[in-house]
Amino acid sequence: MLRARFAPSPTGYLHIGSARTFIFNWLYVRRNGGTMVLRIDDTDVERNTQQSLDSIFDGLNWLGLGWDEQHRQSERLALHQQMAEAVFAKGLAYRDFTPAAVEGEDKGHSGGPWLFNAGMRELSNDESGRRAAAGEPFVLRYRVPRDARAEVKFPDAVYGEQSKATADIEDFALLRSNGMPTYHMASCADDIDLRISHIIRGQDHLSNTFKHVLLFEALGGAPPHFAHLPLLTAPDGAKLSKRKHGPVVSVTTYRDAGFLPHAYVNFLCLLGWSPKDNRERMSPQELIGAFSFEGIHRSNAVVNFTEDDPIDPKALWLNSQHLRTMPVAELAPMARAALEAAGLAPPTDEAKFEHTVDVIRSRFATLADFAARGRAYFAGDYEMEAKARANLDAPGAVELLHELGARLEQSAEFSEQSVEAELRKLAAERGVKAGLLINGARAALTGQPVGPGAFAVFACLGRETAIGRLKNA
RNA sequence: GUCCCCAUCGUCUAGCCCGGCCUAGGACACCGCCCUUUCACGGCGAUAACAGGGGUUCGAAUCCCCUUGGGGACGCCA
Repeated sequence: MLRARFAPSPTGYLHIGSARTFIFNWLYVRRNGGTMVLRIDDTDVERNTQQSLDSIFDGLNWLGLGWDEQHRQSERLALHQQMAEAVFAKGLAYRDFTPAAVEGEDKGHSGGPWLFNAGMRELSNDESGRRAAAGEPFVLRYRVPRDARAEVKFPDAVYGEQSKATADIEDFALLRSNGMPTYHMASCADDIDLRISHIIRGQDHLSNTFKHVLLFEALGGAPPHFAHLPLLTAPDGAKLSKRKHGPVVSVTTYRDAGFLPHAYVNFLCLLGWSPKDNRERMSPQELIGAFSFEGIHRSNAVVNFTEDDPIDPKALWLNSQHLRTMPVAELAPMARAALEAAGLAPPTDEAKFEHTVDVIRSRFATLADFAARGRAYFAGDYEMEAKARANLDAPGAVELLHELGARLEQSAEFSEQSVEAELRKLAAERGVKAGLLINGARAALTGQPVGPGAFAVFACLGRETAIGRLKNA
């Protein structure tokens, strides 16, 4: 039974790399028929915040992919402690009574790597027990075998066979001096208990995995399958971090910029993974169909943002591709929500609204564009851009537009075709180019020098509004 | 410092495992042209990369080694 998990810790907003890890887990599970487990890794009570938890759910819900099971580590502490005890009982862990390091102070191992605190590993059972009984605080550490040339190995679905000498693995902590499990302990205990079969996570955990393999074996189980993902980095090459790079790494940045969730998912998938057939715009279904570990890269991928623009240009392009090709019926509700959020009142007539959305979406890149560049289609007030004004200032333009308005008012019909016929007829009569009227009409109707075909604009706005705006030109 | 991982256009990538079809393909961005009532879409085109050095081989982007560069881990954070 395939079971994968996504295990964020609520210490900040959901960041783009975490979102991608979630997506790859989800894709693998959906592709191969398994269970997607969401596990909140909240064993660090000091740093967890409700706000962060909310923002992670916000982000995850916005992606719209869903999951099958949900757990919280803080509700499973007894299990973690019990498993830590089991490791201790087997003699594979020991108590370390060294006081916790003070902030900003190193462990006194300048130069070489820290492996364990001298003396503590060799403490006799008697002394260890006595000091513990006396109430002296200690951290429980895994006793990594120090025998010469022992190796820990595991296969990684992305990076291949991995191995590391135990001599290079430090005695990592299982329980803190306050009795709380560490990440390593809680994570492995839960992976076993929740019967996780595949661990798909960032490459920053690759070297932790050796410790985890040791723990899985100590706990008596075969380790799950591992697949590590290349990291997402900033243009300067450094791992994306909330602290260093700020909100640009939050998925909410993209949501708030008006991205379509599926387009964002699509973009993230293309960072460090490829379907290998040159496809770029892909729906979630297509992604599921194409996903495999073989398509995952081993090198890190740069998210191409700058201080001026937090959005990767390719993400924007992908979003525009989705925006103009997705079914209008799916897009319309999102556009409506975006408009309402901006304080506009889109038409209640769904068919009319969908038609307008369909007409204007081909020039837009994000949902935010509907309320900004599309304002004239949904609001009475809109700005007259300088270049649009120039079109109106063309000799004779305004007078012709007024005349066109008057004629349209007389006409029984009002459609793209009838408006076009009327406009061209007027232009021919007066011996002017139709473009003068066409561009003028667009300017009068939308305040913009650019946009959809002018006749389509007439139809979108409707008879009354369109004629009114011509007369006011 | 120790250990682990990585290395193709500015960015995302195909090709690498199983050497020849690679005068290295696609996409974004940028520039030019076409289409066009505008803009966008679309089409066409231009610029742009195998980190360096050694091997192995008739032949290396592809295999091996070294160097360099980058990243990650080394916490009573996750």
